[in-house]
Amino acid sequence: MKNILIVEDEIPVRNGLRELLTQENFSVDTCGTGKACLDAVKTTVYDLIILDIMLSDMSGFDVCRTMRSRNVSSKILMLTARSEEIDKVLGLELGADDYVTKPFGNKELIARVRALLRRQEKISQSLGEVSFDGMKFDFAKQNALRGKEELRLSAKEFKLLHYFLQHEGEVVTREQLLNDIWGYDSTPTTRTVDNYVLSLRKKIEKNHRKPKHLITVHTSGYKFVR
Amino acid sequence: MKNILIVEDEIPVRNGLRELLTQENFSVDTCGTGKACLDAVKTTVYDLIILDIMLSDMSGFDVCRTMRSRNVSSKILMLTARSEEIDKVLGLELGADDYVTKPFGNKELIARVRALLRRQEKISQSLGEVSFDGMKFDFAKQNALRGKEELRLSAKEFKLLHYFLQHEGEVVTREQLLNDIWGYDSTPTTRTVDNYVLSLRKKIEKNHRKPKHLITVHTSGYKFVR
DNA sequence: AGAGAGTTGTCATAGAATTGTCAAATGGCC
DNA sequence: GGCCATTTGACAATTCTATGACAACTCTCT
Repeated sequence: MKNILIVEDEIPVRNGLRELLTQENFSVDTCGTGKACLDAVKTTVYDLIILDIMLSDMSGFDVCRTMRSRNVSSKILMLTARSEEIDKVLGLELGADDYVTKPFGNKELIARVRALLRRQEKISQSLGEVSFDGMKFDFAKQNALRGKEELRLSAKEFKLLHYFLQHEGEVVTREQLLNDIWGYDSTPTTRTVDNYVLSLRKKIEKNHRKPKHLITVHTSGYKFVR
Repeated sequence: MKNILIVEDEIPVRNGLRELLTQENFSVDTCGTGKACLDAVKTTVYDLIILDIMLSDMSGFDVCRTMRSRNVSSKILMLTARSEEIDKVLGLELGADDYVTKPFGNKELIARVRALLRRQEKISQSLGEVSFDGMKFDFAKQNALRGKEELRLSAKEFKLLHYFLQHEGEVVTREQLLNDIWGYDSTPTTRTVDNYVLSLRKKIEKNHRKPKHLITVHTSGYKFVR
């Protein structure tokens, strides 16, 4: 499910947006000040941030610029009170991805939100990124994040996870894994696979004794589900 | 000078745009049909294409999609007659970079054109000066500062750091480094790279035994993060 | 439901591979 | 020669990988 942060200091607008987006099945957080927003992005990775330009404590422009300078890569959609053209553009200049002028129609807002999220998806797909359950894996760059924290996976763990992701939902046998990841001429014992599955679980599962993603299929092998 | 192509079948609008953009010192070509546009991009590389959605022979959407599928990488700005919200978004979906709804103000159009071209520029521009973690590196002048003190880096150390910066966040293999920095015909041992990384670490890391920037990725190579 | 066989989970540990580090060798250049 | 950047190799330190022993779990059959 996509994660959205709404930054807006007018309570009615904020609640309206929350309701609207929740109905559309997004996971929504809200806050009312620029400072709160900057704090929020420290601990959570949002797919999209809806940012009002007029905030009580600081301008949305500054919030946007600050986030970008801190390498926050979430998509940013600016909300502007209808104003001069220049304002709009400034928003895009400093790293925002799109804007909507108030008052806006719900349909337009939703359409833009979806468009941004879809673009996001496309970009990360083409780069070989995968995310699920609050984690993000980049196989090209070989790095992995749970929220903001780095997950350290070894080369083989990356390979294993990659293999599972390519065979999402399928049951994968130990033989398959040995052949495709370890290579045909290697002779690791059966236990090896299990051990790697174990260590992967310890890293990507919240409770590795009750795996939600790396499921064992008795007498057959393992199966990965998001 | 930046090169712009205007694709618009209404003559008055086309001429208006041409005049406006020429005044702003852009080099402007125009055409009136989708087909003409697709031909034009075969022979000329434009920095930006301004594309009307309503054309007499084919829809601007299709023109846009076709160009993207042929890997035309020019920025594309769509012009839409004020219509349903959905239309706007569709434009971005198929590879356009921005859009303006008619009737538009000249100031807004110019601002958006400049914004797009500047974004373009940023992407292709290489790094001259970089600073992070209280240090500043000037690769053109080949000098480096930590605060007020000079950091003395050798030529190869500069090259190495530069390479890492250009590949920020990615894992870089030793082979890559040997090829790209030492050159294909050189035969330095693997240890060479490690030694250079070591000496770079001693200069740019606060504690070179616990590197924060030049991270080793076991079995793969190194990775630079700010 | 319970026993037994087979399968999987888990841990500790040894061995292999990779990387960090130092100090000395090389070679150009003023 | 003296200086410096560069390269090399030896060795230590670290990390990854594989393995086996045993516990825990599933399944089947009675």
